[in-house]
Amino acid sequence: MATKYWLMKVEPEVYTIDDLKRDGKTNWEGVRNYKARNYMRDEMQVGDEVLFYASNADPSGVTGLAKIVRAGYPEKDPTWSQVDIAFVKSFGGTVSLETLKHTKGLEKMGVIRKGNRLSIQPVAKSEFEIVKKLGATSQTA
DNA sequence: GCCAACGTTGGC
DNA sequence: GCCAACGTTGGC
Repeated sequence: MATKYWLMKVEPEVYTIDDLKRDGKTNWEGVRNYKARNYMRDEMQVGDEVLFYASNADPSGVTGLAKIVRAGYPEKDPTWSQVDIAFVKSFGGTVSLETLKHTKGLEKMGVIRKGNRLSIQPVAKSEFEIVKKLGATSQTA
């Protein structure tokens, strides 16, 4: 199956890319939204790549990359699903929401649409590549 | 099955 | 802390 690309949001008070770097990997649980649950349960596959997004941050934006290392499996409450993700890379900075909004090729990204609260969103391959490149740049900046 | 009320998210 | 957006709940 072709690799898919995702964006996963979390508030820095809860978890950061540095926490993931320290832990190596983590189980992504506690998502209480049906759409997001369905993505995890039905569509995420091992090897899929993830943009790690810090919400309610200063500034909010993508702070690094992760990948799926375990596909969807039930939480203790089997209504809900979780996946395991592993650390890939920290940008060492943030590709801010502001930057995303002004970058060509990202106009359709769900995350930049005002009011989009979905904590897990599919990302197009082209969008993923663009953000990855921006992240590599921000590292040296 | 509609829809108003309510709660939560998240940018600012 | 404010408030707009939007998902969820519950009365009918």
